[in-house]
Amino acid sequence: MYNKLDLDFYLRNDTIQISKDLLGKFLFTKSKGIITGGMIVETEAYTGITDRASHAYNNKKTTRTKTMYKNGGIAYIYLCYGIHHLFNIVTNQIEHPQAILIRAIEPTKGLNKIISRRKIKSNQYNLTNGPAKLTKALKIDLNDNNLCLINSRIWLEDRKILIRNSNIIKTTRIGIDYAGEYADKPWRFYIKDNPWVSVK
DNA sequence: TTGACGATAGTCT
DNA sequence: GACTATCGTCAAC
Repeated sequence: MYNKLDLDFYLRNDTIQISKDLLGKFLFTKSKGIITGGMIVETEAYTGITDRASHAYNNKKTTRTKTMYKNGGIAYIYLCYGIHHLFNIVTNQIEHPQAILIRAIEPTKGLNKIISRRKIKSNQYNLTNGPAKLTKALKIDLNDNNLCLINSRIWLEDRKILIRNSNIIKTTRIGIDYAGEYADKPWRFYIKDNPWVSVK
């Protein structure tokens, strides 16, 4: 039996560190008895009220962003461009609105189901190499917002895969040009040479 | 109540 | 490389 990540993993206050720790961990969802998922290979940290790229910048609190202010260990999902669902993991403790965007996974479980959801004919690298692609592949949508990652249909596991620090690439986040100097922060992390990482 | 907009992806040129 | 699909959210009216 593999170890499901517990609450303490998410409640830490160093979201940058958690973003790195998430590389090599496994994300799964269950739908109608079918489990799909894979290894996380790319993440982005959104570090709270001082981060101009974050929805919670300047302590902004709305019906959408209130999820981020909750205790860590839950899912923050929102709609992007009216079409795409993006999956984030809330970190830190209550009233510390930080989150990590999962940008890409390497699919390992339920591959046939993933392929059929993505309407792709063969097993290709573009199945889950983007934040909206992986939510479609794992059937994550707005209904999963606020879901607890300890005891719901979405969870993470530690399968004892160690990603060495030297194999973690740190670079700038994607699609946040509006964020001023925060657009230059190296808060995107991915596994070096992994073919499932999203393309710039 | 309205309108502008986005932490993207797929298609077309 | 450019174009656009498409809708929940949010701030302003």
